[in-house]
Amino acid sequence: MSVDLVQGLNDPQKAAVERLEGPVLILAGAGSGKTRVITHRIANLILNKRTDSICALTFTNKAAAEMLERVAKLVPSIPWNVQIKTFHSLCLYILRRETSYLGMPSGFTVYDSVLQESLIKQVIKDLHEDPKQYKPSSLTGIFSSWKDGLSDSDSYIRKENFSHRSQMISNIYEEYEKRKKKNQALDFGDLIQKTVELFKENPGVLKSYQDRWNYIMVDEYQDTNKAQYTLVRLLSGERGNLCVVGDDDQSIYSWRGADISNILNFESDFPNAYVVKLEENYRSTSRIIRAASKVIANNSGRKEKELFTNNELGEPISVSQFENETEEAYDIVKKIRAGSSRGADYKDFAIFYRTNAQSRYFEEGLRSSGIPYKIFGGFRFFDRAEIKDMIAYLNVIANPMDSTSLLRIVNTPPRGIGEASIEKIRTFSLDKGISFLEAIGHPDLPLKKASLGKAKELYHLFEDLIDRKEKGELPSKIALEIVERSGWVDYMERNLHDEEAVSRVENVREFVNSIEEYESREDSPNLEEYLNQISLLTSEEDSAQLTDYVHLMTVHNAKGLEFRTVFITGLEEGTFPHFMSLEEPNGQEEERRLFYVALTRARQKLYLSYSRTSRKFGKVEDRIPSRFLPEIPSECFGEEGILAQKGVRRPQGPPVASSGAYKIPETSRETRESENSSKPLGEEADIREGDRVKHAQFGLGHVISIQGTGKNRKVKIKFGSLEKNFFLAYTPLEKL
DNA sequence: CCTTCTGGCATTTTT
DNA sequence: TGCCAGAAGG
Repeated sequence: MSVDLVQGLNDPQKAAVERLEGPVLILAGAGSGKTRVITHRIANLILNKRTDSICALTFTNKAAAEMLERVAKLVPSIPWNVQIKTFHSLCLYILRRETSYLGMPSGFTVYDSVLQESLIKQVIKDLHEDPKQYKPSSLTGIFSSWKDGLSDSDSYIRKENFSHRSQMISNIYEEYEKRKKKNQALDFGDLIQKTVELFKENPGVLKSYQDRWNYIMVDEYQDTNKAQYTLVRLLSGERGNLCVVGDDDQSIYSWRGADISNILNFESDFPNAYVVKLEENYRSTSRIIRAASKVIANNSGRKEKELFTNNELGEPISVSQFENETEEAYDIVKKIRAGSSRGADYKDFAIFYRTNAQSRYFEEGLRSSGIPYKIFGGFRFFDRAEIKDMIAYLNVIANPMDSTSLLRIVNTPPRGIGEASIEKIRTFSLDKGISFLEAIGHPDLPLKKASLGKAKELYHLFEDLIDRKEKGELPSKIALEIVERSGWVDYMERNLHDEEAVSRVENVREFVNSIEEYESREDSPNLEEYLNQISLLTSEEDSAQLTDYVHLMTVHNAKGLEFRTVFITGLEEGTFPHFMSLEEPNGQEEERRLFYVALTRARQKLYLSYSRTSRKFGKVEDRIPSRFLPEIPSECFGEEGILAQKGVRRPQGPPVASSGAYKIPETSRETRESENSSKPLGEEADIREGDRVKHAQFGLGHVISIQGTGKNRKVKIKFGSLEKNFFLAYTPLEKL
């Protein structure tokens, strides 16, 4: 055993890195050096076991990329057969090689949720069902959950007692599957499910993959669903060299089919499993670790373990109550500004919230103070409509049977094939049993002259592009051809001659660049391969890490990350824990795990906050503090925190407003006082353009202009994107 | 084909 | 309240 690989590791970490044979369960607490252990273990297999028979599976491209990068630093070179992939990309890789089983060419298309939904929408229409009763968006969810759970629609009907509705949902499912197959497409759920099916039905094929990868590793095992679990079991087979890494306390995706019992039952699944617990945290102060440990201890049915750290005690955790979200945001902005003036980088700060809708307040606060920020998990490059359009064009060229993609762009940009014509073409293609593309080229297509001509024109465009592709023209050339000949640029320039159009054109150019980049990095670039790659690559690789931004994200998005200073906001009953989660069977425990994840992201300083009231669907509602707050032991808080802690003791009690029983922590008292003390500045006030002011309702803003004299003297103030006029004589304002 | 209006809806979202 | 999809109207 080379000394290098275990140097600097603690005992359990070493044990995990050195135990190479048989089933291994690594219970890796938050911040316990999990990635380090996985990568060193892989390196150990390569260098000392001298094997390249390794397959490591992750959930995200980001995790896979990071793992690959870190293994690459430990070994001279990564052998070809060592695969570090996401579940989906592994399955895609396998299915592309097993086309005879699938009954599809290897160039099949992978449908993202948008195309999936579009196809479901068509099916509902064609079955003459009401899309309001059967919402395509919820059906995509149902269908995915069937696939994730490896259950077919039959068992669903049985479970639902053959109600008319479930019968119909099942019909829609059958038809969806049929059409998808005709389109030569698979959805995300299929990738895993079909691979499992392939393995189950073809022992010989399974054996070949088992022999190819003798050592299987799985990251974030607590997030595996039934399909993934089955896949992993099949792959590891009799050999049983399966090493799974995870933390049951960080299982926060049950609503996406993740089954926490996969990790809880590992030892009974594999009676000879070797279990390692990584309990030493290297990330956070001991106050933070104590808080997190105490909170999570309230969950039942956990794997027994307790996080500890040798780090210093650290600063007290701060808890603050505010009147509303705007105040909460304002206070956070104030703290970030103070931190920044003491030399902290903006990227050291992260603001977490439970739901996306909450981000608004923090955005506004940060924007009005000119603090750079970035929202993570929002829109991604490949989600943009214009990019999806381009991909749809390419999908059709790579796979002419893909009618769903063609449908998306048949009139994008508008080319005179209106809704009525589209319906005619669709019906025609269904009747004749041909693809949408064949239909628009068909001599008998029943369309009016004008639209018929347009349809033919489009058909010839595709004919030509498919021909070019077959002659081996580079994907980027084909993409450029689409941009020029589809009339897309003309359309952009003609219609939206504003910055919106400019940015769209830029995005498309960027897209073409990304294809060229792909071409320069591959030996034999081809369109199908490129499309397959991007079909699974949705997350924006965070080049932003290097940039100095305050990070805004949901707690779900925060998993796996760490920040020096973390703000956990909106800690109110109904928001965190979220009321909808509490209706789920083990909802409260999952929300608690989510809170645990949030707590353990912080390295040095943790700010917890909640509001006395909050706005929900436009109405202001009284709120009570989260039930999770009193679960944090009081010694984790400083002076102010202990006050808050007292106040928070009885979370099930009446709302703060009516009882008055809760003491208000120091910070928020300040805020309230300053708010109460803001009086009208008066008509003679010394105020001028550019001054920063604060308004009780609208928060921070700056003066854009001043008009009038005497009692009519008015100021125009800009709060974020909002502009308001106020009479100086009457409006309470505070000059900052 | 584009704009405007209306009603329903409103966690979390690794691929 | 604020967004989005689908309908209606120009």
